[in-house]
Amino acid sequence: MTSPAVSSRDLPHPTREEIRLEGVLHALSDPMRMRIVRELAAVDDELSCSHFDLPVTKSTTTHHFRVLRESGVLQQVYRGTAKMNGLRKDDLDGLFPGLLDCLLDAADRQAARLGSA
Amino acid sequence: MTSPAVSSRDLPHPTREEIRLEGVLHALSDPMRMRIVRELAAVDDELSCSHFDLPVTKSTTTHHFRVLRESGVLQQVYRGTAKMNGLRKDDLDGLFPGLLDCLLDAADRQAARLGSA
DNA sequence: CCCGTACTACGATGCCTATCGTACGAGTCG
DNA sequence: CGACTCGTACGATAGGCATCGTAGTACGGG
Repeated sequence: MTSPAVSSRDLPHPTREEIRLEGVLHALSDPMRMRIVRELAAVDDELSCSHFDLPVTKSTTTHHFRVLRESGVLQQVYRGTAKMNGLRKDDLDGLFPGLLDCLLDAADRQAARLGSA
Repeated sequence: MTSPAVSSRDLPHPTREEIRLEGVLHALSDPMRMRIVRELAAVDDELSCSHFDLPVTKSTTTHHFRVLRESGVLQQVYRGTAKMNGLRKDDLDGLFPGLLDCLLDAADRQAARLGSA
């Protein structure tokens, strides 16, 4: 009933040094993935994949989460049957100070500008 | 002998309102295009396409400049036979304050980190 | 032990794109 | 005009990628 243990299923992550700016930008240049990242930043906590209600199939969702993990934007860990996702804020801030906040602010502004329909 | 006149050949640009964050991020997620933008930011002036010595053919160079223009990152204008390129810093800053500087800083840091070979 | 839930793996598909080569248009200079 | 430079247009090619569907694996609960 308490938090399920972390499973041993391995999920390859890039080390901080392996994270590349172009990879991060490419990952965030997809609206679906930016949406995931914004939601994670908003709650400032880990969220399971199934928490997100995206207008695509689960296959596609899995794909997007993998791109985010492999680019170094997210960390993922299995906890029971759920796969929890967290922003790698410390690593990104360490490599590119201020960039993540700047990108999130830019996304917020665009959402406010366009979403006021 | 003075600066040649601006030609009438038209080059379609997005208006400021049409610029999309995902388009900008996609444009800058290509190392060749990021390199162009960094060089333009460094000199803080317009540069002709031929000024850049990129390790690709002229066809490909044209393609990259078009992507940058159509995403709203660059403004381009013909002056004589040369096509001059300038960063749309005001428009980008207006839409996404601080983002451009943040991205350039991130690119500088990565270049310093990786290029110290 | 069986079932349901959560997520994955794999293959297919159609589109996008980075790259090239060649042929062409626009402009400048002699 | 003629030659040269700068950049474009177009077609081809190869690889990437967002999406889907189906079948399958891992885990937890009854």
